[in-house]
Amino acid sequence: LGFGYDWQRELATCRPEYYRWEQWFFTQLYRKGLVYRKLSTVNWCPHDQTVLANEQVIDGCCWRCDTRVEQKEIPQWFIKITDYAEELLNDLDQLDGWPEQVKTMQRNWIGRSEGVEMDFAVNDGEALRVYTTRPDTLMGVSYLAVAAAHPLARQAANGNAEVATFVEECLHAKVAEADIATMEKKGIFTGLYAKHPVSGEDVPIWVANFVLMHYGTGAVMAVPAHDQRDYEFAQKYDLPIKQVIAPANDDVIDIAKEAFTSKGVLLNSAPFDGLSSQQAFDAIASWLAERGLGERKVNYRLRDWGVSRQRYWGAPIPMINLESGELVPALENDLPVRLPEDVVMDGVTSPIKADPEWARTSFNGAAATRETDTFDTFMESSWYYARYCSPDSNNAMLDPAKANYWLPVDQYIGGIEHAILHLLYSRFFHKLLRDAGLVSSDEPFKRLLCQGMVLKDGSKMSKSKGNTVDPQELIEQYGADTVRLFIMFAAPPEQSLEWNDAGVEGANRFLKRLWRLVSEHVEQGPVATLNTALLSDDARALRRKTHETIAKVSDDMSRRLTFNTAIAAVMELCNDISRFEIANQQDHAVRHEALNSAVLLLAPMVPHISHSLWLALGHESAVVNQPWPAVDDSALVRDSIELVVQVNGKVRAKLDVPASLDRDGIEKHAMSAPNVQRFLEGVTVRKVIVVPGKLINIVAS
RNA sequence: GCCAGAGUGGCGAAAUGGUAGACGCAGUGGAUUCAAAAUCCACCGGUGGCGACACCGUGCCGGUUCGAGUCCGGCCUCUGGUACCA
Repeated sequence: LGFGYDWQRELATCRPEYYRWEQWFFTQLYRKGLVYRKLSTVNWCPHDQTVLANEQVIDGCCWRCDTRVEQKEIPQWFIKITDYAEELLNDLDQLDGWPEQVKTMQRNWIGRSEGVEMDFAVNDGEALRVYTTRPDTLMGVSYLAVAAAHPLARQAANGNAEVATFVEECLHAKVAEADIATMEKKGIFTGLYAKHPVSGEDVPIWVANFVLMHYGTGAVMAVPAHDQRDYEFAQKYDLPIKQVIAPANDDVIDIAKEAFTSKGVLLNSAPFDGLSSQQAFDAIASWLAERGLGERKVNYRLRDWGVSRQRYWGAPIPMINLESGELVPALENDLPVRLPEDVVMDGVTSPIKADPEWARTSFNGAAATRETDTFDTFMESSWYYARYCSPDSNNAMLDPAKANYWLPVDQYIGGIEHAILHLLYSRFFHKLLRDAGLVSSDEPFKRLLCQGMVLKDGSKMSKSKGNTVDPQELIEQYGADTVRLFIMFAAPPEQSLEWNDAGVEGANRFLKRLWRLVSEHVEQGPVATLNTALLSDDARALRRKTHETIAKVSDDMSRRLTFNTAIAAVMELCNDISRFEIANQQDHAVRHEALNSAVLLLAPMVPHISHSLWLALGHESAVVNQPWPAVDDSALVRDSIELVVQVNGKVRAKLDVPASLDRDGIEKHAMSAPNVQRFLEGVTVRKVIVVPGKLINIVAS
């Protein structure tokens, strides 16, 4: 296809020379306190005795053996991305070259919220801490709900078989967010009560399957009157619904029908009655803080990055278990911890887990075992762009001088499916690299283009689906330039595209036509010097088209990145060139300029044919070394324009008028057109809108 | 469910609040040719009309505006993401 890669910078993230630095960096993060281990839930196939990815769970069953998938808690490694949540959120504002939609998705994913954390005293004097973004609704609490994994739920399960069954059921619910969000909302009363911090009333404590242990404190206060989910739960289990917020305006609401979730004015909330939601937020937060019962809290939806995978294909996590039970990072001279390649695959269990010999090692002379989990492959894709700057560096992860010479990346291109995970992990990793002194920038990618996906038979074209198309056949049949032109002409890059080679003939036809135009032109001999004072009207029109095309293509290629419209513009120019008749030397010179421009503008898209045509047009040096063509503003001037005349917004005439015509002249001209007069008969003109150089709209009734 | 997009001729698409369908594919008619390929010319959203032209038309319903494919509100459908596909 004629791509120009610098193969000297080639790297593969599966090679030890690459992943050793990732392992090294992980040990540095561990020493900085940015890495920790905790229990976390995975999908578990009891038949295959293996962990499954979310994608490998089909309708709740193992994709391999169709066994019902269970959930299992295992210890896993995490990196504290939440320590960087605020910065990851704020720095989005400096990414001017990123699509707004991607920044919005990242903001929502990080999910910063301001609220209050507060304690409800439980019977035995302990405190149950909840997080809420609506402390103004505190007096409307009718129950508390805790996650199944919450200590209080486990405590309640101890003495109550029914609760125990429910908790057990919840702990074995699916792990994917889409499943959790769509499942039936269920709960059970624990038999425990908490004391309302203001009223002192007893509030029942429930276990609910929709409360997430990893968000906030794993416990929420439920206010059915002002939260739709709490409302539905309360109706289902016949819990009280107490209105404490009224609309601030005259809106009439009906709490018997649905929750009122907007902010408003407090009622039934002594001593806070009459305050606005915002005032009540402050007053209640202060009231709780003064009594040591709670405080304001910023919370994030973002969770720490779990990097453990129980798979073979990955970089081994460089941690070591000592016999004492202590976990320590591998020492630098122990790196890389290599993934063995002479292994027997049984297709289910990771060979480094199956072979106890692999894990056996020593630490400071004492016997020890290695971690057999490997890294999430997002780790590798989070910093490869930086490694390109010094791919052969053997004594450091990055050569900071080289890294800072190139970084940040000027233009990053990737599929929209990476809008959140890959792009957020890379941004996070870059900040970690910065804080380790390896790079000096805050962000890895200045400009971002999210290409749409190429679809085949209605679904994403991908290696794993096996529905990819090899362009080689088309290249052999038509040549690389035709294939390049066809692909770029099909749609703008941000749009998804159903692959179909029906239009490839057209791209080939256009290039052949361009070849013919240049050949016929060159056959007519030497070109005179262009003298713009001597041009005919037709020649001036072609010259204007040439420079309009240069302006349009320049903008399309550099700012809009819409290569399809850039190509269409050059096609239009070529259509004009072939219609243009040569009557004299100056016509010939104008056509020469037009063809030169067309070839220069197309060169980035069809480099091979452009190279040949450029030489054929009589130039000494290669087109690849030519500067981009410049617009001659004087060529853009028009003597006359086409004026669109509307009556009440409908086009009634198109008139050729002198470009210099003033507003009065335009109005007169427009009014006098026969078809316009027809529509003005019997009505009065109320208003006339003139868009200079373009359009006039006569408003009449 | 939630977050972010998309929906325009037979098809890929264009229109950066101002002429809806540029450019191309497919198709139809014609020229050229012994014939074909290639090439060139014309037509090519729907309805009515000989025509000039008129009316309708950008997923659906409403709104803002002199003017809406474009902006706003509410829906429908599809796509991506939803933390172990990457």
